[in-house]
Amino acid sequence: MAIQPRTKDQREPLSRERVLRAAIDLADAGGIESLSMRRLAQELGVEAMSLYHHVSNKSDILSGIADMVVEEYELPEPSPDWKASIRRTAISAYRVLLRHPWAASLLLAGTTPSTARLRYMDALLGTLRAAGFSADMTDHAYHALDSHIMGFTLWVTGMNLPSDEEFDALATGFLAQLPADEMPHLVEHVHQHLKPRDPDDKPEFEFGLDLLLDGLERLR
Amino acid sequence: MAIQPRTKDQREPLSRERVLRAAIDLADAGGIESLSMRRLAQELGVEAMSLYHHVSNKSDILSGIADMVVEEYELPEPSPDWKASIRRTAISAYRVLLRHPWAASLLLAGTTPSTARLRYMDALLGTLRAAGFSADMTDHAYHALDSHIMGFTLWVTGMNLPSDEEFDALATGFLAQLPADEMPHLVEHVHQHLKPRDPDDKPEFEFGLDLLLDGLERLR
DNA sequence: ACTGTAGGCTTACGGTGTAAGATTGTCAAC
DNA sequence: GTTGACAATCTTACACCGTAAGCCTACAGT
Repeated sequence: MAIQPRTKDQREPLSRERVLRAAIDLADAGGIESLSMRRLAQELGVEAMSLYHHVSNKSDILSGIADMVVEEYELPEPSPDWKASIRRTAISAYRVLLRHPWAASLLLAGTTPSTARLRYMDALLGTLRAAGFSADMTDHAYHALDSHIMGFTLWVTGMNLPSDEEFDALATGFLAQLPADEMPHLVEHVHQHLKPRDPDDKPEFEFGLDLLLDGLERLR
Repeated sequence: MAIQPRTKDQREPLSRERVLRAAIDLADAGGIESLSMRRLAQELGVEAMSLYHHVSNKSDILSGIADMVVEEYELPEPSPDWKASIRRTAISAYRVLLRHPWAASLLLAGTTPSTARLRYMDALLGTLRAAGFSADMTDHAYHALDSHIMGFTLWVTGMNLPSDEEFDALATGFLAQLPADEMPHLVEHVHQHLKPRDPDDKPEFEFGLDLLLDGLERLR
C-alpha cells in the first residue's frame, strides 16, 4: 500500500493533540457513535493501530476530549457578586456543552474526573464558600447547580434538535399522533414549544438556574 | 447442539415480555454494556437471532426496557397540595432510576418517548396547571424539575458508587492524590462526603428539589 | 557506521448487531 | 392420517468494532 516511501516532512506527524482534535471534529460532525478508531485513523490518513502510539486506548480518547471541552468553560472570577459570577459560569458551561452535544453524557460516564474538571469544581465551590455559605450548604448548592446544568443539557441534546424548521415539522407531526384527549396538558406543552419565542424572554435554561440561585440566596 | 428434540412444554416459549424482562435483569446485574443480543439470548437458553421474532432490533429492546422503568414511577394524584404531590413523584422517579442505573441515560438518549413517559409528562404538567401555574410557567417548571431529577440521578449513578466502605476507600485514595493546596475547596467537598451523614438530614436529592419547589411556589 | 528506538503498518482474534435462508414444531383443513 | 401452512427457532455469513502482537523502516545518538 505504501507506494512511495514517505519521509517525515511529507505529512504532519501524529500527536496526542492532533488525535484528540480530530476526535472532537469527528464527534461534532457525526455524533459520538461515529467516533471509531478506524474512522478516526482514516480521518488522519493513518491506520488505526498507529493511534495507539499517542493514546493508550479509546477510553483515553474519550476522557481526553471530554477534558478539552471542560477547558472551554469560563471559570468564575473572584467577585463580590457571587450570583452573577456563578450565573455566568453556568451559562458558559451550558453553551459549551451544546456546542459539543456528545460531551455531557461523557462527563457523566463515571470516569475519574480530569484536572480541568477538578479545577472547575474547585472554582465553583470556592465561589460559594466565599459568598458565605457553610460547608454543608456549599456542598448541596454545588450538586443542585451541576445537576441542573447537566440535566438540562442532556434534555436538550437528547432530542437531537435539528434546525428550527425541522423542529417545528417534527413537533407538529408528533402532535398529530398524540391522543389529544388523553393527554391534554402534554398537547399544550408542545404548543408552548411551537410558539415563537419572544427574544426578550429569559432562555429556558436560565429559568431553572435562577430558581436555584434565588433559593440559595435566601438560604445563605 | 439440540440433542433432544425440544417440545413446546419443555421450555417456556419466548415472548416480547420475557425478552424485555431478561434484558432488564441482565442490565441490572452487569450494567447496560453487558446487554448484548447474544448474551441475552444465552440467558434465555436460545440463539441470538431468535430474539428478532419478538423484538424488532436492539434499540427496540432498549426503548422497551426504558419504558418498563418509567412504568414504575409513582404518578402524582390529584391533590390540593401540589407541592407534596410533585415532591412524591419526583422522589419516586429518582428512586426508580437508582434501582436501574442504566435507565436515566437511556431515557435521555433521544428516542421518541414511550407512552408511559408521555403519561408521566402529562400527569406532571397537569398537576402544575391545576396548581394555578400559567402555561408558560408550567412549561418552565416542568423542565427545571425534570432536569434536576435526571441530572442528579446521572450524577449519582455516573460515579458508579459501590458499597459505602468502598466509597470511603475510593474517596480517601482520591483525596490523597489531590493537590490539596491547589484546590482546597474540592478537598473540603470530598471530606464533606466522607462525613457520616446524620440520618435526620434531608437527602441531597431533596435539597435541590425543594429549592426548585419553593422557588416555584413563590412565583405561582 | 552501528544500533536503538519511535512511529508507522499488517495481521489476527474475539466481540458486536443483524440480513438471509434452512430447519423444525405445531396445528388446521381435508 | 396426511398434507400444507405458518410461526418460531437455528445456522451461516457479513461488516463493523477495539486492540494484542509483531514487523518494518527512517531517523537520532553514539
